[in-house]
Amino acid sequence: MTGVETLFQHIRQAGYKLTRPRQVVIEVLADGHAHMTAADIVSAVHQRAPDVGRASVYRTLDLLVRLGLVQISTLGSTTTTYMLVLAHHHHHLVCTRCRRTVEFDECQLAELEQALAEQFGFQVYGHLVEVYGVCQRCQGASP
Amino acid sequence: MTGVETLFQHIRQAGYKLTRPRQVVIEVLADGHAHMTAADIVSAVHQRAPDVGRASVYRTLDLLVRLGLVQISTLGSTTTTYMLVLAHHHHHLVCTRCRRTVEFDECQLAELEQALAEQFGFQVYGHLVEVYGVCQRCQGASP
DNA sequence: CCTATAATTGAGACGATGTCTCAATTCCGC
DNA sequence: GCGGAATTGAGACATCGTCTCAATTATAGG
Ligand SMILES: [Mn+2]
Ligand SMILES: [Mn+2]
Ligand SMILES: [Zn+2]
Ligand SMILES: [Zn+2]
Repeated sequence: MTGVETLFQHIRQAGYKLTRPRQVVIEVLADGHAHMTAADIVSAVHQRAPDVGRASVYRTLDLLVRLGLVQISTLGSTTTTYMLVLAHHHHHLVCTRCRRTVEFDECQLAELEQALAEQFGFQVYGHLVEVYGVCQRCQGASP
Repeated sequence: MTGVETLFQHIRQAGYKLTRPRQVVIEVLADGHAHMTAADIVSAVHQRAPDVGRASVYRTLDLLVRLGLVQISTLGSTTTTYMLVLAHHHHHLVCTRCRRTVEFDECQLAELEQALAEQFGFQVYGHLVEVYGVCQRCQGASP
């Protein structure tokens, strides 16, 4: 029912153990808001399971990214945030001045994904789109 | 002639001094390969101008990003790399297993940019597209 | 259910990366 | 050239992510 179970299955089917740290990280990602930093995730994990080590959170995030279940997004800055791929699919318009972001749903990349998959023999399972610019409020202000 | 001069002009027109560190960072970005990490850039800068401080390189990169002249790209991992926006425009197909990447030129985001600019009042000047999957070589191997 | 075993973990040292402070310097308009 | 605000370099500092290794745990097979 909850997508969390689906993720658990992915982990096992890929041949990895479904350990407590992995479960908790996935639950945190599913319950929490999108765009959590690693530190956010570590502290949320720590609330549910104080015994889970910091390193395991990082290891789990790496694993989830390699399995294509989690995506990294920077929103134009150097701060990396994590988001479940199965979450509501959307993209971002980012102001590089003030970091304000706008979400939008338009997405015509399905055909592109298909074409790339065929052309390069990849099994494609996701993509990231970020559009950069200066928001209205920042256009007047000194740069 | 070289796009470097154009960037110098942008800096000044935005009201910033065209200092030695800023010049060298821009030159390094223009001459070097794409996808340089901050460390790459620092060391390249240091070869041309050993007197330029590390902090100034970071400060300049931040400035260039805020001005929309440089883009950050992570290629699906947590390592941030920098690339000039005016460089050859292209996107990436990334294998999240082995990090191998394929570049491609297809890009139909012009209309989207236009629509977003109108809808949200942004002045849009660039975008990032990354497609994720598993490359042919990694599809057989254990996950 | 129990056991064997390989995978995984937690702790914290470590390394890498990025930020901050502040006196000294530099660019640039005048 | 001069003045003065913007910028810099140095390195201490903070943050962030990785590594090592003995101890633990999930899972397959009996
Ligand atoms: Mn979002
Ligand atoms: Mn490239
Ligand atoms: Zn803004
Ligand atoms: Zn691969």
